[in-house]
Amino acid sequence: MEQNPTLSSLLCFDIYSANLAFGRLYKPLLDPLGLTYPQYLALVLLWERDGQSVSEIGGSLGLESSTLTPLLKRLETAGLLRRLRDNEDERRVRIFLTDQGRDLQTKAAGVAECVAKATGLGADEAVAMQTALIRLRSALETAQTS
Amino acid sequence: MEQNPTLSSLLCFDIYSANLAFGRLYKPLLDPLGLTYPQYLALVLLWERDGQSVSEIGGSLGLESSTLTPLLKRLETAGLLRRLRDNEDERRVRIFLTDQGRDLQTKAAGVAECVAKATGLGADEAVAMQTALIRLRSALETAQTS
DNA sequence: CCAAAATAGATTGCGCGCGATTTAATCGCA
DNA sequence: TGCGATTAAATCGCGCGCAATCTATTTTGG
Repeated sequence: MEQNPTLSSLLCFDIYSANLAFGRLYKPLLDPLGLTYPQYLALVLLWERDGQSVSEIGGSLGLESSTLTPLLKRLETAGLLRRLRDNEDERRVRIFLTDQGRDLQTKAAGVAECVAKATGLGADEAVAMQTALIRLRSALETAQTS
Repeated sequence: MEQNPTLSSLLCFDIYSANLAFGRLYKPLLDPLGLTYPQYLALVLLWERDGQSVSEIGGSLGLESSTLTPLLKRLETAGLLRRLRDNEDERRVRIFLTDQGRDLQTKAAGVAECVAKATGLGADEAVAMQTALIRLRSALETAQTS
């Protein structure tokens, strides 16, 4: 029925590969800021809305606490944020940016723009691709559950 | 000039996220075969052409020897392949599938098909997306070098 | 022919990313 | 009210993925 797949026939490999390429592109841009690529993504989220709980951040990034807790602890050690137990619910830990963490947004201002330029895509093309990717992700997650 | 980016405005995040979703989808399919997702990708390549050197595999997958050597050693320990020094050039190590490694292709036959189905994309849509992703990867790698 | 440069892999240390498990707090329901 | 179930984080072990470094082999120029 189905022929044995080749690597280049696999959509997943193109995603895998593009993801590694983004990581490699970000590295020299984020190194001067002392950030890794996943740390940057977490900060982008916190710059949008401060004081989120670990699981809220995990929900947005699609990461488990087993990944996030150490990542956030490293950002805390770096002085960019503080991790405080929620008084309303002592199970939760809320993440608050420090002044230094907020200031970093200014220093990181050029990064996203630089990456956007490197994609070689126009704004409309990028949006079209994002729409397709979001649908793809959604389909994969649905299939995974069932 | 540029507004501070949001997470959902970042194309890289959609790629990052789709990549994680693929990994999660593959896991229950590959666990019974005793394979991880990157190991599966390496095997797909070897099923296409046996006897490749570590750097040839690395070139195709976009991985360094520091990633591949341990991965291939694990597959060797699992009895799926052998790593043999090339007599023509003793610096090179060539990878040869064992009978067990070749047999695994049959057992893994359904995996790619199942994943392809889970994407919810028609063959033509998948190809269009792959084309766009290959162009994207290429643009990112060009930007990275310069 | 031989020493310096280049190349192929391997090793090390670090940061993800996850499943499995643990601990602590809250919820639900009798 | 109280006790079992649920939820939130944290911890642990493992496998990537990489930069930096090391070793061994081959290539190149003098």
